[in-house]
Amino acid sequence: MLALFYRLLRHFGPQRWWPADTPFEVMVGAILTQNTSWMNVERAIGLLKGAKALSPHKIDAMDIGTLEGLIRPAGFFRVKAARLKAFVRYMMEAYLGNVDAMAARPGWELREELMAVPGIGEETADSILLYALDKPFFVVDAYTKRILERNGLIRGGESYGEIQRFFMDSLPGDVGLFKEYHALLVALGKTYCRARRPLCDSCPLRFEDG
DNA sequence: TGCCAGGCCGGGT
DNA sequence: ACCCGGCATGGC
Repeated sequence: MLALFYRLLRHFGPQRWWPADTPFEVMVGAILTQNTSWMNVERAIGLLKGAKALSPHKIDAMDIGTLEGLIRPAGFFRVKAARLKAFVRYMMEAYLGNVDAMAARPGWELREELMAVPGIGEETADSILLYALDKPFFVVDAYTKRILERNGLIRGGESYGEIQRFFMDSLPGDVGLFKEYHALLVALGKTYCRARRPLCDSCPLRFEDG
């Protein structure tokens, strides 16, 4: 799988994910981007910034209706407002809203905690662990599954954990590598591997050739 | 105009 | 243990 990584890197160049100014912004983005295009998430985050509301304490104290209004462009705004509320509540209770205190804990324990927060599943948890807290967990998203499936590397029925192990067992456990690899898979997916659309013939990165 | 986007949950088999 | 409908906005 390392060979594929270097091919992707040569083709698309370094992605330098996650696009955010702070770890907390990564966490908020991870929740807002659930089944949602990143462009819409950017708008919502822009509105949160404009309202000077991008902190655990502010979101915790904010009226939920106000929060819904700010994140509206990200879609599913009622569920996501509730999810953000539940997440910052957890952050306040467990870490007084302090990201550094959070990052000091072992990754696997954090993953358990995150998964226990309503609205945070495996991908969102791993995105937070990897991109906000620099913990070595490989992120598996819809693009990753689709790309592997269309290239015959998996059958299609595999669970999240199986696909994650597929990567983590065959790669050095390096945070920088995991970040860049997932970002590159998304870059490939956005360009050549959209849902319910045949694999683009012009895709320069079919795995079986080269 | 319909389809799609960096999921997750709850209820039903 | 899966499978499905619901959740909502904005670009192409």
